[in-house]
Amino acid sequence: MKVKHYVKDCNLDQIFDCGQCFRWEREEDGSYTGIAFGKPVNIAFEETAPLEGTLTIDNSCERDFESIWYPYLDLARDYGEIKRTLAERDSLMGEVIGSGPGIRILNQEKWETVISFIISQNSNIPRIKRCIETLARLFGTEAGEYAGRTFYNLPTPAVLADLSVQDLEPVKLGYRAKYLIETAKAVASDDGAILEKTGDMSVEEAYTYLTGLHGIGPKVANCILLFSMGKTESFPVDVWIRRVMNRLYGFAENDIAGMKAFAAEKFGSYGGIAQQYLFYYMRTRDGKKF
DNA sequence: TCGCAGGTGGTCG
DNA sequence: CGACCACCTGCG
Repeated sequence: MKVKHYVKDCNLDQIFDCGQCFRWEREEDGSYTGIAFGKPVNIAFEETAPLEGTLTIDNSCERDFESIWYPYLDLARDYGEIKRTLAERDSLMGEVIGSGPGIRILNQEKWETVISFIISQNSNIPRIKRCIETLARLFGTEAGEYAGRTFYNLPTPAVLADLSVQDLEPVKLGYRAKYLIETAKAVASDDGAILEKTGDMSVEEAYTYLTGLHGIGPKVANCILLFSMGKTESFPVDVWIRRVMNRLYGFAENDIAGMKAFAAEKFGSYGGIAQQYLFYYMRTRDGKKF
């Protein structure tokens, strides 16, 4: 069954291929197939005007659309207004946004985001995707079939907590395996209760909890806050952001504190959204596409 | 071959 | 507290 919804400020490639998520694959027709919240679906976008058109979610229903896909795709947020505000506040942002005007910040599952960004450190997108799929296939539960493919959920904190580094060897996580296991133990110790509550905490409180977990430092914590906890002000500084902040604003590449202060001052509560535009701008410079 | 890829933890001054 | 540096794995 298909569900349709009209949206603005939308581009599927920019949303699913900008490094915020790792479980979606592009089909030949430009749609994306993947899984979130245990539901395998295909998401297509028929553009009827620039950045506007109809989203079609296949293998879903109205009920799931409202409870899962509407919030997941951040459809309540007016990105047009945000883009105008950012461009007003900074003279360079207009051009930066122009490289990825259809980006939307997904509201992903917390535990999946924790796993994904622990794995992401010092790695690259193809490998991150491979690790996550292998982890789900070997240690997760079956979520269902779609288009002849079987989809798997990621293992729960409890399941991962009982695994050894040796068990995880086939996933090829490298030194990140022990981070994952340690963090799973901590999260499973209260059955994920604190992790689930982080969305209601202040950013500072949630950040403190996250960075207290093994393998989660400032960058990964900020990604989790932005991509799964609705903290749009958090501004993850990775190597690409360091490069773009150096090139556009003249920051020294190691001046992370300066960059964060600049973002807080300039972009305020939209810092994380500005970060995605900046990231996409830098990664698509010079004709390169990831 | 060897450095580097969406960093972090550990150590040292 | 800031500046190193090792660390799994895979790819050019």
